[in-house]
Amino acid sequence: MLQNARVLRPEFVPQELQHRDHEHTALTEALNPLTRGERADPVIITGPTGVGKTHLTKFTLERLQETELGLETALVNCWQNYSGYRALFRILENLGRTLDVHRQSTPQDELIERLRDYDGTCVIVLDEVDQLEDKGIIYDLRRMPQFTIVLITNREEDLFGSIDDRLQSRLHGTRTIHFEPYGLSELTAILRSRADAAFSHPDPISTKLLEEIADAAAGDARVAITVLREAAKNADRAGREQITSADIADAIPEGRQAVRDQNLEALKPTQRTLYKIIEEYVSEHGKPMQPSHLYAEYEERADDPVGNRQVRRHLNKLDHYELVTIKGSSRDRRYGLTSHDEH
DNA sequence: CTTCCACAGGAATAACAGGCAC
DNA sequence: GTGCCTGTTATTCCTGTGGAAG
Repeated sequence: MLQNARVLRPEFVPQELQHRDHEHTALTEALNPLTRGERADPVIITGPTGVGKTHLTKFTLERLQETELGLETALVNCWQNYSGYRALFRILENLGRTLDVHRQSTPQDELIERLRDYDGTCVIVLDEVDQLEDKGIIYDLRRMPQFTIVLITNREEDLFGSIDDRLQSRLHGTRTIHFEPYGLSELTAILRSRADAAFSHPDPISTKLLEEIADAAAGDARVAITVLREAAKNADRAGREQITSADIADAIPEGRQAVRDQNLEALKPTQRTLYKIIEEYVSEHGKPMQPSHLYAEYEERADDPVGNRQVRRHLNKLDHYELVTIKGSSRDRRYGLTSHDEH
């Protein structure tokens, strides 16, 4: 049944982006000075997960590069590259200006120097920029005229809440492009075209069933496509040529889980252990966890446990990733799970 | 009200890993 | 190889906070 499974994978970027014409136009317009060889003002892109922020940015830049031959781009995911150093390193890597060899032993200042010496024209995209620890590098990049900056974040407050005033004033008044979640019919249409590309004929899924998926995904295309993929696998395993409503019902939790697992993959072992402990505790007791219990449980489970100061640092990190919630500032501290609203 | 103490998080510092020069 | 950079992770020591018990 699956003829082209590639198009259902999360990293797949379709040739045409649907239902984002307005945003595409806005971004293209904002970047328009580049077609005159000038640097464009920074752009901030906001909106919840799975609404096509990253895809649209990639797509728009690729189109732009078709006409602007000298234009280079560097897209950095700050989730994976959260230190200023790593982000800068990735940018240089994208530009092919990687230090003579791979990695380290070069101070951050020198990475900045190398970027300053760069003499082309480049659009730097900082994806998930709220995860970037050292926001100061945005300021440094902003001062280099070769670079046009695009910042992608879920909520603008998350970004402005953690940057200092001089950067804030530098970014103030920049254009913001906001993405709304997909509507039911939009998401259904997206699923339709992905399904058409992915499956062999005869078509194994009706549009009505796609609508069920779209409804369950609540505007998040990544969840929707993952659910579709899992449902197809379910049907395939059962040796059927048609996807049924039951396949979809089974695939909804699986799909959500798969999306969440993708996030957990990026965690360090200590962080994953801590997350699992909290997850188990909360699902068993239905209430957030007390620090002493958490520390004790962690020390029991980890084969080489880390000190509790460091545990606290990791917990803050998990909070920053919005996987864990922290309440209370002292003895009232409790660690809970971020509710991924079940809709 | 005061005292206690579990807990947070800042600062300094060390241990480690990779790259580079010798 | 040895030493010397670097960023990163962890430890140690410390002060401050706020709920709870006396």
